[in-house]
Amino acid sequence: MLNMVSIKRKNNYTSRDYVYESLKENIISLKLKPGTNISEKEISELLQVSRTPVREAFLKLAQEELLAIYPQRGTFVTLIDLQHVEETRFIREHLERATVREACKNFSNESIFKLEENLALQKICVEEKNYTKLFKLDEDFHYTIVSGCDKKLIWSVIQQMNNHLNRIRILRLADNFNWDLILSQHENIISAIKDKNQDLADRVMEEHLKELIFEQESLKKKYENLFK
Amino acid sequence: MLNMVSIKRKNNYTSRDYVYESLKENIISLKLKPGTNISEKEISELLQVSRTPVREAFLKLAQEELLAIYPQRGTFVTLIDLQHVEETRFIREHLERATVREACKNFSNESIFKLEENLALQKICVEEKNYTKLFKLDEDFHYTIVSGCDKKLIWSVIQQMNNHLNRIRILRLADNFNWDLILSQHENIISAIKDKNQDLADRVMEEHLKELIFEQESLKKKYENLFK
DNA sequence: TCTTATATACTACCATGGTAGTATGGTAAT
DNA sequence: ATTACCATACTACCATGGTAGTATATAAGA
Repeated sequence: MLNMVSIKRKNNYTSRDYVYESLKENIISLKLKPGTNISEKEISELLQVSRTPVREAFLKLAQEELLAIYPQRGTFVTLIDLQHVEETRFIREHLERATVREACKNFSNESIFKLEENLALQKICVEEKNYTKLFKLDEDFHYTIVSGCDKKLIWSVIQQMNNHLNRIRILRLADNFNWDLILSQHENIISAIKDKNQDLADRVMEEHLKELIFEQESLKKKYENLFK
Repeated sequence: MLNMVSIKRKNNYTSRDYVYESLKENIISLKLKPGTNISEKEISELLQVSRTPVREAFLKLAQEELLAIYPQRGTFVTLIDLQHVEETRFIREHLERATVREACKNFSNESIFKLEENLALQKICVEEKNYTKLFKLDEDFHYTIVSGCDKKLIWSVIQQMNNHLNRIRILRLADNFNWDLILSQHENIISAIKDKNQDLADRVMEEHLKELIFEQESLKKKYENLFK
């Protein structure tokens, strides 16, 4: 029996989107454990839709490497691949460093204001120890920089890959993060953008995204069966 | 009536793959012009498969932004979006610059040999003016660098986006490229890797991938109806 | 006990019919 | 001539039954 949590189906969702979002949510939150065997039929009965939209959602998730489909054999939640995770981080680092350089050249006051507003909220969340909201604000912070440079494609690339990286973030407890350090980095990024100091912005962003390098081996030892 | 060229169906292809490859080939080569309206039924009859695999191929191509699906209205080959093309180039530039730096740190002799072998073939192709093969070799050259650094994910990101960029390359005649310059850049990249000179490799790669900036406005004026 | 054969219960893949929603062309009213 | 309406012909979306291929458990044979 699958340990799945069902999400609310929004009105404007197609069946396909509903299945996709449900599965993604459960996979990333590790409620569906890496290695789990699922089938079209099983999910279609669970979510009360036909097999066609389930199949289509499977294909999309397979492209994001959250599922592996073996024809005539079965479909499995992929194991976490540390090589893959590090490559994701590498890509994120270099795309965001290049983007923040662009931001130093040309960034609207409106966007800068959004960043400062966001940072203020982050400080409140740290005091309140509201780590879930902090995660969300952190995402928004980075999104504001990328979208402020009109780099929509970069964000969609990052988003698609992040699904994979986020499974590891879940394994670490929220309080394992050094949020004070992260916030001061955010602060430095803002001031570098305001000063149009490309080299500094690049360096801070580099350091900042290096924080995503986890104590991989210890995690792997602790949760051995979840890893490739 | 659609101006589609049918490709050979390989034995191990599923129907879905067959439809996907056929459509991709025709879209990138511009035999299916941007803006063309196609339907599940039409393609399924043309390629002699049912509507299900056609639909699944549509979804994949929609994710790559080669098709746009409007429910209950129709499916269309996307117009070429110059903003999107430039962003693709931007991503490629920064990922490959970061990768070639890695190559300078740690690259096998075997991979270096592959690069030199490839370059030798490129020179032959220039003499023979075999531009189709040259395109292919150019792809291989870059792939050798990326895969030599074990960056499989980076290559799949580049490949997926390149589909879009390549539609523009088709619009330019092959002999518009300054192949002599491109080959000398390849040569410089190899020697920089051999010398483990990261900064030089980075700089040459930057210059090299800036070559993909096209005379966009003139192209847009010439083929106005293909662009967004 | 171990190997081999076979029945059975799965799987994802594909074909096809029905459904709701959208575009379009013709007709009637103004 | 213009507008409003409606029938018709599309569309992609979804449901469902059938197919070939795979894994597994049981039984027959060595």
